[in-house]
Formats: sequence, C-alpha cells, structure tokens
Amino acid sequence: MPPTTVRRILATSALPYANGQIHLGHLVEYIQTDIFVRFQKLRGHHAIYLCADDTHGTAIMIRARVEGRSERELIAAMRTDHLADFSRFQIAFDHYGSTDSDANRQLCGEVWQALRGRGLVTSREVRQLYDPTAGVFLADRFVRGTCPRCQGADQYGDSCELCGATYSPADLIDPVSTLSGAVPEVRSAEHLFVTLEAMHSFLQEWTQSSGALDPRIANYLSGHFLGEELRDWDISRPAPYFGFEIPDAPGHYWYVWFDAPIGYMAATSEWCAAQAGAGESFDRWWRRGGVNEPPAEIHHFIGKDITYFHTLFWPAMLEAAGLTLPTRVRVHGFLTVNGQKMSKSRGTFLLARTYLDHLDPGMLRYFYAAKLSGDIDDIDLNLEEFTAKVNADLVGKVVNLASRTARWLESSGLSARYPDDGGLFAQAATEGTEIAAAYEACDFARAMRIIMAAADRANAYVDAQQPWKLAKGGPEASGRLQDVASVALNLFRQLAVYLAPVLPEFATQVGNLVGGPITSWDQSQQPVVGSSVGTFQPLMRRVEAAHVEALQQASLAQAPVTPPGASPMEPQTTPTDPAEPLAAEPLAAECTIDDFAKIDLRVARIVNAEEVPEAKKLLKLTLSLGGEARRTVFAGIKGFHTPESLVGRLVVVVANLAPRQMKFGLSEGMVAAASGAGAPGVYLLSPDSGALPGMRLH
RNA sequence: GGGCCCGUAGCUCAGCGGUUAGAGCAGGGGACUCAUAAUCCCUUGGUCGUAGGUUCGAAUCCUACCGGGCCUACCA
Repeated sequence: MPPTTVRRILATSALPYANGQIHLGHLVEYIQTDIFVRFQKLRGHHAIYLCADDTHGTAIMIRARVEGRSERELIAAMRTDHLADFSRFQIAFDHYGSTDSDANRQLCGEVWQALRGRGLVTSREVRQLYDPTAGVFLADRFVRGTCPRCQGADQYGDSCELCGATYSPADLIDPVSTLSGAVPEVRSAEHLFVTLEAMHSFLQEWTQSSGALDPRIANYLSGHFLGEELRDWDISRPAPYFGFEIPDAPGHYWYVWFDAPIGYMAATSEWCAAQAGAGESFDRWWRRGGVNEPPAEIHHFIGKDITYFHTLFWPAMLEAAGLTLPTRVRVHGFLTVNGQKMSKSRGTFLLARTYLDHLDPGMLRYFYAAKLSGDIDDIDLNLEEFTAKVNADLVGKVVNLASRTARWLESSGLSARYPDDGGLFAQAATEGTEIAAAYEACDFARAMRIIMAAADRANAYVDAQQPWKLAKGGPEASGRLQDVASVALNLFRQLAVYLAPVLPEFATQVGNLVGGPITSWDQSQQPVVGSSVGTFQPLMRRVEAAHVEALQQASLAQAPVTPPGASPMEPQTTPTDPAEPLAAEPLAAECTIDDFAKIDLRVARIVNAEEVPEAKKLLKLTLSLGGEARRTVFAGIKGFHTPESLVGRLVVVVANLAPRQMKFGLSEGMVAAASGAGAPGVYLLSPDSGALPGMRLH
C-alpha cells in the first residue's frame, strides 16, 4: 500500500554534547530516531535525519583549558569520535552539523533579531559569583561552600544535598571556586532575558492543543509552568564564554541552550546547500506558508531531561521568528542496565565503542526496538534478557529460516510461480498495515511482536513440510522441495523488509542473498519468483554469555570516558585515565602542612551499618576507632553500598569533625569517599590490609 | 511536600468494560534432525499489588492504601 501522498518529514535527535563519548544511553535516542526515519524513507516519504554536535558552553571552555588546547581542537576531536560511533551503529544522518558553524551563527542572529523585533528581549543586572583567578563567572555547580541553613560543608552553589535548602551561590558561607580554589567575588553583570510571559497564551495553546505532545508532557507543563507567570529566560552569558557573541550586545554570548536547538535548523541549511540542484531549500522545511504545499513535518526526539527546553523555549523562539513549529516532540526515558543506573563500578557503564568491540550493533538496535513502545518510561537493558531475546528472535527464528532452507535453492533458484503456502505470505502482507502503524506511532515493540509472530508461523510451516525428507526423495520430490524452500525464503525476505528500519545491514545482506536490494516497504507485499539464490552465509552469530561477560569486564577495566583525541601515539601500556574528574573539580587552593594537621583522619572499622529509611542518600554507620571508642556517622553513600557489604570493612574517617545534628540523629564525623565527574558512584577509601582502627593518617 | 507513571504466569511484556486472561523466554514432556545446542507439538504456571466502590458484567472505570520508579520542591 503505497503512501497516498509523499510527506516531508524532518527528524532530529538531541545534539550530543561535545564533552563526552557516546554511550548506550545516548544510543537509545539515536537508534529510535534512525528507525523512525528509515521507516519513513522505506515507505517512500521524503524524510531526513539531522543532528549535530553541541559544542558551546562553560564546560567545554573549562575542559579545553585543563587539557591545554583550544576549544575548537577539543570539539573537532570529539566530533570524529561521535561520528565513528554513530556510523558503526548504522545510524544514518542525512547531515551531521555543529553548533559551532557559520550556518548556526547566522540563524541564531536571525532568531535573535526576531525576538528583538517583537520586543521580547530585556536586560537586567545579575549578581553572580566570579572567579578572579580563572577570570570567569561561575555557574552554580562550579561553586562549593557551606550551606547557609544547615552548615553542611562542601555543598553546591544552588542547593544543599544534606538539608535540601536552595539558595543563591552568593549566600554560601565560605564559597570556593571549584575551578581554581579561589574565593569567588560577587560581581554584577548584565544578562539578557527573553520575556517568555509575553508568549504565555501561545504556549498554553500549543502545548495543550497542538497534538505535538504526549498528554503526560502537556500535563506536566501545565502543572509546573503554565499555571503561573512564566519567568524571563536568561539567554546570555558574559564573556569569557565559548560560544557566539551576540551581535548587538558586545561582551554577551548566547547561552548554549539558545544556540543548541537552532543547530537543528543550521544542519538543515547545510544539508540543503549540499543537495546541489535538488531543489532543496531551508525555507521549504522551516518557513511557514507561502508555498503551495503542506508544511513539512518536524519531529524532535529527546530525552525526558530536556523536555522543557523543547516544549517551552524552543516553540516560543520558533513562533517569535515565524518558523515552523514542531509537529511532534517525542520524549523517551532513560536507559538502565540490569535494572540500575549505569555504573562504572558494576561494569555497566557501557560506551558505544566498548560494545562494538564485543557485540553486533544490529543486536542492540533490535533489542532497543523490542523495548521501545513510544512512551516516556525508562527502558532496561538486562544483559541476560538481551542475550536470550536476540538469540531466540533474530538467530533462532528469523535467520534460521534462511539458514535451514536457502541451500536447497542455490542451484535451482526460486520457483517460477509462487507456490501455495496456505495463505502465510498474504497474511503477513496484510499485517504490514498494522506493523507500519506501530512504526509510525514509534511503538516499535509492537511492530517487533507482530513480526516475530509471523516468523513463528514460517518456522512451523517448514517443520510441517519437512523439506529435508523431500531432499532425499529423488527427482520426483525436487519440484516440491523447491516450492517449500521458495515459500520459506520468501517469508524470510518479507520479514527482512519489515525489519529493515531496525536492521539495515541485515536487510542489505538478505537482499544480496535473495531478491535484490530492499528499498521499499511495498516489497513486503509481493513474493519474489524465479530469481536466483545466493550462497547462504551466517547473517548473525549467536550471542555467547562470554561475549557479554567480556563487555562488562572491559567496561570495568577501562576509563568511562576516554579523553577526546587522547593521542593514539602513547604506548598502550600506560592506561589513559580520563581528565574529566579533575577538570570538573580542579585542585583546591594550596594549604600548609599545619592546615592539613588540623584534620585528624583515622582508620575506622564499620561495626554496624543500617538503612535510614526516610533518607534518600544516607546510611547510618557505627564506627569503631579501636577499643571501646565508637562513633555514629551518617554517610551519604546509600544506593552505592549496601549495609551488609559495609560491615567489617575499614574506612577512613574525619575524626575531629565537629558533630552535626542531622534530621535523623547526631553525626560524629565523616567517612572519606571519592566521587566526581566521569563516573557515577561514591567510592570509599580503604587502607592496606594490616591497618588497625584508630591509626592516624600522616 | 506537590505532580506523573507503573505494579497481569519465575522473567519481559500484551490485553485497557463483555465468551473459560494471552504471547515470548524460562521450566516439564514429546517430535524432528534441514538449521548457529536452532525448529515444531503438547504442557506446568496467574485470587491481573491490596481493600472498597460503580456496573447486568472490571485486569480494564472510580476511591483509598501498599510497593516500585520518574519529575519537581518555588529553579531553569
């Protein structure tokens, strides 16, 4: 059933930040979008998939500084890595741009002018902490200090993890810049704001009635933002900042969340320019009205963490600039591995390239497809389930169909007329409508279910026909054998058409084996007859538990984030540790030995550990400092350690820390633990074996 | 504290007002031997989180509670 009209569909995934490598969590979204776009193309629609690296912002600036190179060197290296990973996962962008491009700068200027023109830009002084040593204004997360409410030490600039208070970084007691260790100053700087409230009625209407949003998202926005006056959106950052300087406001730079979504349009513009003579123009995709054709559809795929950027600011910007609004903003959940957040220490922080060292990318694409139902729930990559499902469905059911019948057709080819198959091909052809509807709705899980049911019927057919007996039946049975195998191989190819959006390389191989290239959904509607059949080669190997185990071991062993462009020249024997932890939290100000001596660090043994049920992060520990000395300490390590695993273990405790009254009791010290950027988790310090509780660290 | 989502067979999920609640995987039994220890048939297994309510009829609608998760907490 060919589409009645050719739709023009522009799909995007969120732009990956040029500050980290692609991991399996990212890939949920890129694979989801890629499947959607490939499906649309297969259906004959004019669909394009656009993305780009998100390159601007303080984090990039700081990181480049720490690594001693320019921002542009950093983002160029990261781009190379990103593209390599995407390509190997068969993610086919029509264009992959960068927010640090001329096209983006130009479009930012255009949207900016539109905002200005509609009187939506205002300016205001903002008091912010400034690091005089590093010479930069500090985002909240780059400031730490003592909580003004509960006196909790070493808290972030925006909120206290201990008591939950929220405040301005200027309110912190003894604030310290995590960039340089310097004491920040309060400085005032002018910031530019977009007065979103002026767009309130538009946003109300668009979010609730346009159909672009899942009702749950619309509801969330309605409850959290649209019920009251919309606050002005702080859209600029003062120099120094790695980004685009605002043309009519020297010294001000567009905040990264302004230029990032415009990157979607910049990618469109660059793509159009590359389609020489194909009649593509930016305006046909993003400008409203005028042309005698229905507007292009714009589909944004995003993670739930960036919902509001794409559902409030972004449509407001587009509306103000008179550009095409999103047809659909498709929000997905996060990826968990084995039921938990990805964790380096559990070997479940899985980078794209580590996966590729051990497993077939098509398998992950299929597994994600089987899990993605189009809603906002998180999806879980359970590695045992992954192994079982991929083996059972792809290898056992689908590939097996060809594996068990193709060889009988190598010499004869397919039967000249499609034999009677009891209606199997026709049934699966009819189901194409249902499968297509599921793809369209991004309910890939449903599509996979229907496809696998068809695979089951095909295998049952082969069993019932017993072609292996026909193969021994001599010349009189050979015609029948050809027919049975022709049916099986046609059913197989039909499945490959349906699976082509998910498994593009597989579909190509199937086309090579029988029937030629798979290029259209319609090829699922007519069996192939009379053509030759290639030599069957295993299209997919089973996943062995050992492969999965090796993947986890490799993930455990390696740094979670390879520094971008870490020189491949270095000998492989020196492990390259990621720069991220230090970059995110550089060294504190110098101190003297006397300063250090004020802190009494002792070895302690955890003699008891229990849950604090009401606390999100705390475990209640009883520590022995030797003899009868006992301390009760609340440690923020819940979720990373179970009480049982802690009892008996030696740790390091800040023994002369002033006791502090916490919600759940008095804490008489602090257990030393490491944490930071680059890996989730809290890592306790342990002395070498032989150390005794009560020993001091000198 | 507020909001949202989920809780159906051991596991992953479908079903979302109407015959005795389904599938895949796992388990048990059998068949087959073409196939990557693949396939096929049969089969065990569920008081559909709990308690109420609406209804001729509820896994499906409503309420409360329990359990799990996510988002928020005056901040974008």
